[in-house]
Amino acid sequence: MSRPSSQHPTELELRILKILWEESPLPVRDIRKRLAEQGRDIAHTSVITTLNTMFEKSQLKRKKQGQAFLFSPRVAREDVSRQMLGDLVERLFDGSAPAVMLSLFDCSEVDLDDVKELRKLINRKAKEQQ
Amino acid sequence: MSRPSSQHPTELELRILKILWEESPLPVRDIRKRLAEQGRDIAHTSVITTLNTMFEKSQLKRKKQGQAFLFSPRVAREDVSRQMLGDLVERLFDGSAPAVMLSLFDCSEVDLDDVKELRKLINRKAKEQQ
DNA sequence: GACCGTCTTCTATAAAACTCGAAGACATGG
DNA sequence: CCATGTCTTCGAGTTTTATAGAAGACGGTC
Repeated sequence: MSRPSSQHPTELELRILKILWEESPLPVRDIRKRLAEQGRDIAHTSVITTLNTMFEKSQLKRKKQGQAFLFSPRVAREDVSRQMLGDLVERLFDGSAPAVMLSLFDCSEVDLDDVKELRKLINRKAKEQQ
Repeated sequence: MSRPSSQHPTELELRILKILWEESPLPVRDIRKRLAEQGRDIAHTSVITTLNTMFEKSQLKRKKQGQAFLFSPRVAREDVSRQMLGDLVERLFDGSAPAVMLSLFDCSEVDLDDVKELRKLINRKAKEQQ
């Protein structure tokens, strides 16, 4: 047998999705430009190839305008986030939210505003559970 | 250019690491058995091949016992967690801890004990920041 | 009509991840 | 001493991801 295909977007696919979540629809040329601005300067045709596979995977929509295609996301940012995080939480933290939180404090900058915000979110969640 | 190698352990590598984080050192046979119990029933030699590449990547240690090898993790669970979560947070949530928390509530079961625990962690963090 | 720029599709290469069988080493029991 | 079982190393095949050049279509311009 072979390698099982991942259901999550790859690193490059995610970059493209993030670009399109910010603004869409966009033509290939613009997407390429934004990738280049991020330091990912690849050939025009490489971008097309990737966009087409993403289209085939139903991650993107496209419509023709003149001779060119315009691309938009077909998947919502929240859905992808939930899925990717959920998978990581399951696979790495065995589903434990507190374990995630601990690691989160450790790996990312959490400033005072963030702490306040987090407390608010937890209190809201606590109320929901009553 | 070609495909860049990923920093993080792959899906299969992570499974193996988790097995060895729970108990190590273990011989190939036992690792294979645990993988099979998880539904990943692959050939003995496939397990060996993977273990060897992990050894070469310095993810694992090994020592010979008789003719067989015994494998142990060389990387700590906390380090891998921090790195993988950190990367996801950066790439998907633009470094925002609250955004992660929101998605976390959405994607994983968070029960009452978890909420209490989370509140405790937040309060501790808040004190640290004073 | 010939030329040029832009867009696509198609084909191809290379590395990583995943998988496994053939073959060889080594011990043990008969 | 040889058969059997267990362990390894080595080579090899497949899929996915990433990358890009060649070739063709199309529209405008001189």
